Amino acid sequence: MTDKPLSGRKAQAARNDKLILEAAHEVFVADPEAPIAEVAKRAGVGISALYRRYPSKEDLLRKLCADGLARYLELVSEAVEAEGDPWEAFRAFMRGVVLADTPSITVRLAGTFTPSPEMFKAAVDGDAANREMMKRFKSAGILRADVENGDLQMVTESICSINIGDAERTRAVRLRALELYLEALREPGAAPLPGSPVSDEEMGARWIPRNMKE
Amino acid sequence: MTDKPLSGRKAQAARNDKLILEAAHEVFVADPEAPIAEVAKRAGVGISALYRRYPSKEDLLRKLCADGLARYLELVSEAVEAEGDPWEAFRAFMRGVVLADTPSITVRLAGTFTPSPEMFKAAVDGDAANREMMKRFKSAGILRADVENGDLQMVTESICSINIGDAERTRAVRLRALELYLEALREPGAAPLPGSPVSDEEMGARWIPRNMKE
DNA sequence: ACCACACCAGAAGGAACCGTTCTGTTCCGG
DNA sequence: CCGGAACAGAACGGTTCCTTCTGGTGTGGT
Repeated sequence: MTDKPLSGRKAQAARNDKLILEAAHEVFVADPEAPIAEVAKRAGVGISALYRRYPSKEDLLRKLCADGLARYLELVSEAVEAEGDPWEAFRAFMRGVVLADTPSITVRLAGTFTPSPEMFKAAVDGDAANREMMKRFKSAGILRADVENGDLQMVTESICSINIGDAERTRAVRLRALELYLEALREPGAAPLPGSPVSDEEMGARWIPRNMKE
Repeated sequence: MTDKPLSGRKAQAARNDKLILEAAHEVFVADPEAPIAEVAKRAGVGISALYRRYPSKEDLLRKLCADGLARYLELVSEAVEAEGDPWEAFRAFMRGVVLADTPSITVRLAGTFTPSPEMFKAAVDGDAANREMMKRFKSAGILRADVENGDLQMVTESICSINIGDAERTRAVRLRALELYLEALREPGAAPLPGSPVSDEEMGARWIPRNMKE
C-alpha cells in the first residue's frame, strides 16, 4: 500500500492501469465469462476506473488477448534464436507457454470479440515464426518428424486446460503433464501418429465471433 | 423416421426418452452451461416433454453424469479383466475413455448439481477399481512406475478438452493426441516426472456444488 | 487559498437470458 | 365417443451483467 511515489493523481492512475490489467488477466484466465465487476473487485477499484480506460468489455478482452499473443510471439522468437542445446531450447519454449498460460488468454477468449487487424497480423507473423521454429528443431533432430504445428498447439492448449483450484498447484500439475508430453514429442517416435494434425484453417476458425457463427 | 412400431403414444414416449437423453448428452458435452431449451430443440421435442421426465435441470444433469460414471466403471472393469496383451488392454481403456468422452460428462459437469449418494458410491467403487487396474498394469511392466491414477485422469481430461467444431474431426484429433501421450506413459520412462500427481482429495474437491464454495 | 477538473466508487438503468410453470391441443385407448 | 396422458411452445418471474449516471474527493495550477 505504501508505495514510493504514493501521492499524485497521475501516479494513482498509472498504478491503476497496471492493477486493472493484472486483475483482468487473473480473472479471465480463471473464467473467460467472468463479469466485469469481478475484475474491478479484484483490482480494488471501482467500475468507472475500468470504463475510463476501456470503452467496453470487449475492448478490454481484446487488449488482454493481444498482450497474450505478443507474449507468445516473444517465446517463439526466443526459441528460434536460441543457441546451445536445441532440446533444452524447445523444452524452455514449451515450459514458457505453459507458465505464461498464453492459450488461456488467446484461444480460450477467442470468439468473444471481433479481432483487431493488428491481431490478424500477429497471427500471420506468429504462424511464420512457428513454422521456422518447427523447421529448426526438426532439422536439429530433436523433434519427431511427424509432429506439426497443430500438434504443439493441441498439446499446450490441453495442458493449460488443466485446472485444480489452487494456482500454484495447478502450475505444478501442468508442468508434470508437460514433461510426459515432451517425452512423447522427442525424436525418435515409436510408432507413427494416427490421423492428421490440426490444420491452420481449423485453428483459425475459432477466432470468428460467436455471434457470426452459422 | 419411419420406425417400426410408429404408432402408439407409449411408443412415442419411449422414443422420446432416448431422444432426450441423447440430445442432452450432445448439448451438454458441447457446452455444460447450455440452456435446457437447447436440449429440447436438439431432441425435436417441446420443453414440457423434458419436464415430464425430469423434475429439474439439475436432475437431468445428475442422470447424465451418473450414466457417464457408469460407463467409465465399465471401461475400468474391462481393463481389469482383460486377457492377452496388457499394453493393448491399457490402450483400449484409454481410447475407450476418450471416445466415450466420459470426462466431459462427469468432471466437467461436476459442481453444477449436488451429487447423489449413488454417485458417491460409484466414485468409491471406481476408485478401488482404478487402483486395481493401475496395479495390474504396473506389475505387468507396461506402465512406468511413477505415473499414478491422478496422472491418467489429467491425461484423459486434458485430451477431452480438445474441441474443434466438427465432432468427427475432434475425435480424430483427440486420438492423435492420445497416441502421443501413450508413448510417454509406457515403461520405461526416460526421466522421472516432476512434482506429484493430482491427489484424490484434489480430484474430489471439484464435485462440491459451486453454491457451497467458500 | 481556492477552484476547476481529472479521477474515482458504487448505485441505478435497462436489456437479455433462462429455468420453470401454464395454456391450449392432439390423439391413443377403452 | 370421451377421458386423459402426452406434448409444443408461450408466458412468467427472477437473475445476471454491461453500461451509464450520480455524487464525492483530492490535486495542481493560479
